[in-house]
Amino acid sequence: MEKEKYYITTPIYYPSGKWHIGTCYTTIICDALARFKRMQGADVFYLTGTDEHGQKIQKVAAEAGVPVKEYIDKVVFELQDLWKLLDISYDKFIRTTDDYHQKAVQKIFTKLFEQGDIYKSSYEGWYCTPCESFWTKTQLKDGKCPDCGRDVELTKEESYFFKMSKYQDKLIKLIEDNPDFLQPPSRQNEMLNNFLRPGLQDLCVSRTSFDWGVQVPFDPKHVVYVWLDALTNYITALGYGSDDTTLFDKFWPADVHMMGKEIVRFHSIIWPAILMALDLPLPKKIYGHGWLLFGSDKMSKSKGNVVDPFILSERYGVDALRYYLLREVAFGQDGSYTNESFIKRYNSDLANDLGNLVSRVCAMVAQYFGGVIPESRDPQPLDQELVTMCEELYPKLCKNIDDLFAPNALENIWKLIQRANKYIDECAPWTLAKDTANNDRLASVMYNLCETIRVVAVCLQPFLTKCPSQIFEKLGVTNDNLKSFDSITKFGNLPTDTKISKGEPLFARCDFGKEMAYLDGIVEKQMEEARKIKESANNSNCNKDKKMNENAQKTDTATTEVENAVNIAQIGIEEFEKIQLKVGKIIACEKVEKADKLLCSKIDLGEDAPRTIVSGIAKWYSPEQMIGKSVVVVTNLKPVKLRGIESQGMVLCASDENNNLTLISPLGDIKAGSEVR
RNA sequence: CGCGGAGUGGAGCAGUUGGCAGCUCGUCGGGCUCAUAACCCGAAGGUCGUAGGUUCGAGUCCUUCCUCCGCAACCA
Repeated sequence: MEKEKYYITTPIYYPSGKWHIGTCYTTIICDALARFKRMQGADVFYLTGTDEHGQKIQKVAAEAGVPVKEYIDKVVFELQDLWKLLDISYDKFIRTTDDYHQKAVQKIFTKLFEQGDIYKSSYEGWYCTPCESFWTKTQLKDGKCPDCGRDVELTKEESYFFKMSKYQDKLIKLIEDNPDFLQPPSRQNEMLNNFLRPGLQDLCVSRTSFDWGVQVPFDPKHVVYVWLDALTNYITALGYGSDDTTLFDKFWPADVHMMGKEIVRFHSIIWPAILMALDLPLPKKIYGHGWLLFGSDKMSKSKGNVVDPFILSERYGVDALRYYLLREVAFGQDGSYTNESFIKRYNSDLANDLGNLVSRVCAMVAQYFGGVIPESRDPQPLDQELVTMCEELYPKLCKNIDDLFAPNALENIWKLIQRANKYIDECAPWTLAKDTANNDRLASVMYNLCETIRVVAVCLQPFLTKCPSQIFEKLGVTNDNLKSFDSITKFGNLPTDTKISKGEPLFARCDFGKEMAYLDGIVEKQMEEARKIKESANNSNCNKDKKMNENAQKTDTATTEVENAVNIAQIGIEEFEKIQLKVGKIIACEKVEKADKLLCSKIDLGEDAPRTIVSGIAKWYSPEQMIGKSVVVVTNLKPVKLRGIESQGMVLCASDENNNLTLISPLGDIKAGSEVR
């Protein structure tokens, strides 16, 4: 009999910093799906891993003063520890620095080159020497490097290109004709309208500006750029391009590539194009889930509002964290994490509903039957609803999992738990126990409850990893057959005469106020630390760090973000004197068209004519509020064009870590043009 | 008119093919005492963002407008 196969992947994560709860989200979902499919008897291959190449990693390691591999190893081992802690049941962990992967990438590159899908050309761009970066014309800011603001040179770099354009029509057809391919559906239009229909550019797939990557075999000064290196992990992990392709033959194409929405583009456009070029089948489904927000804010290391999975799982247990992520977040869209909802979920669902159900049933079996599960001797019509719910649970879960929607699966399990609690009230075993004549009926009630709890435990196994086995232990279930989905299609497989053990509560209820104070305290502390780091960060290094840190959640395949806070250097008074500051009076102000953030002011600086200055403060000040205010202006800043308007200076403002912003103004009356020193 | 998402009882969300508006938490009232101050029942609370249209019937389909959130542009 041929077993169904199921190949599921997470993205490979980029080891540039600390791991947080967002990283866990995709991985836990995939884990639940993988476990469910395994229990269904499918032959499952669950892949995760890390994307370890690229200039950024090389740079971060250099800044830390550590050899690149050593730096990466540390971060990657941390991640593997995290997966161990969270009981992630991956079948393979691929690292793009693995030997077999690198070799396979070289083979793929060579093959595509030989068949003409990759060609050598030159990449004309503007090169910023200090940043060692190329920029396209549109990326430049006023003709300067968008990272550091310095001058750039028009340079030609030779590069290899992948003929993406060739596949454009096929890709459009793929998404239009296969609504299942890219999920949820909202992502389809996004891809079609933003990228596919406007036209695809050929993709630059090699670099010469750094060397931490897979070497192009026939042209050693090039390294393979991220796309071909990272995306191909999904096939090289199965042995594609190696001598042994057994796994590849068996498992490819993938059943699901799971990922955050920010990298859907790479997976739904570039990856299929590469596969088409390799003449390989395409993955069956690409699912771009939403992000986990902190309240309504993006989680961001620079704000310090990231949630540490180690802390949560240590204090409340792995099951609590897994449960929360799988249940609380509506999968396709952005979801929000709050300490409040975490504790509430824990208390009401895990402690009150499930934990307490198990406790009370165990206690009654102990009290009425000496701790031995009795035989059902007097079934009654009242039992039927509970029995039916037990028997119908598994088919419902199958549907939920096919929809890739874990929250509904857990909801269905909890409906049964709630029904069981209600059943206790309906039957009132404590009343039955008052008269020995009711003993047979009492036995039935207790048996039904125990069996229901077993059904719950069986169904929970893909989602939670600790508590199902604790429940089995309490019920004295040792036979693995009684832990399978097969054993719950029919009610009543739990053996009788087994001794149960009460043991510890599954989930101890916690003090809401106390725990809130604890968790909020941690967030407070993190934010405070983030603030300090930010204060000491080098602001003159323009807004590079800001942009990067804001993407704490974007740690996945084919992204290029990195952390690097640089300490601010001290300067002498002579440096400071190069900056000329003057008091200016705003005499006119209006919004800049087609720009949300910009105000354009005319400022009297005691000069012949007022200056025109553009400032990014429209979110905090209306033009009317600006007029008449005295402000501090940097007057010897080189003019630049912003949205087509030449700005001849800069209005000083103070801003805090939340980007709240306020103008700096002299306390007393002083005439326009007065120098600030 | 740059691209996209969202607006449903106090909060967070479901509502797949149009057919009496639901769930969880919270609030209020009641019940029970096996259990982790847990559990069970009941109640209050919504003109489903706005205005129009299609229809016997619209939260659901079409159009107008408003608000919020991402991305893009933009922060000298």
